[in-house]
Amino acid sequence: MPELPDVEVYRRYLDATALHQTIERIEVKHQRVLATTPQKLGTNITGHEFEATRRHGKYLLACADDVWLVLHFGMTGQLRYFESPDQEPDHDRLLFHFANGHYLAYDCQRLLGEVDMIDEPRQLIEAKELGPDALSLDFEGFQACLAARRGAIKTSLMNQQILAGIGNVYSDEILFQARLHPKTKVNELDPGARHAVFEALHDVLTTAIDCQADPNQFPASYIIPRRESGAPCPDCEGTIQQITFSGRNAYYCPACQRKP
DNA sequence: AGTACCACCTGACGGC
DNA sequence: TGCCGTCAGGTGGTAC
Repeated sequence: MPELPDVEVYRRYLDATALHQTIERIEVKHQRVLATTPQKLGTNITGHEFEATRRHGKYLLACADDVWLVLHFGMTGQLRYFESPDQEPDHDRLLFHFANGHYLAYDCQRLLGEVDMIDEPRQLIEAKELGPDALSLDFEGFQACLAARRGAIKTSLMNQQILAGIGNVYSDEILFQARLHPKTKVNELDPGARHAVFEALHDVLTTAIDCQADPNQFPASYIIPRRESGAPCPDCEGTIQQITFSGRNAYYCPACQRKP
């Protein structure tokens, strides 16, 4: 589930593989993921090259001369750079052909991702009304984001309009590391707890990026590899529990993360 | 402002 | 063997 760390790993992957190569052709394999038209993509990007990338929350941006390609990965999106056609991934929806004969695929099994083209990165932030990128915040900025909030902390962390980049999976990890119950009300967090959430947010996101967003490489103290009802808690004798709210699953340890 | 619930979408998985 | 219901969780919409 591509959240901030996954998308940052994709960004570095694109930087390491596909920068500064002339794009000869863009093959649209599935129209549904395109928020723009194949014609506009072709006109503005064919013949150019990706020069630089950025990321805001779960969005990856790639600059090609005068335009920015915007990639969102939905639940199942990923990037694949490959050298010969037989390495083409199963669900590529957009395929960039480079002049050197290599390819970059935007692969998205469930078609919930979206690719768009804009003139300036700020257009993305305005259009989607995104909050600041979660990793760009200092503690003051983080506090400002939470200032007017009264609902459950997990809901606020996952709200892209408040701060961008955190989804269901990483919000569970942040709250586990901060030892806070997911339903704790934001307005009931004391300054110490706010600090704990901020520290956990920063630690978890940077650690996950360092681990290539691969749960197999995460520290043993992490709950993400155990997001399963009845799994052992990494920190106590308790077991992980699942609760549903607003239609999604939250996993937590009832012993470590007490009820508010 | 918050919360609940639905839809989009595909493939994996369990039950029969 | 194969059909069916359920689930995964990002975003966005509606209703209360």
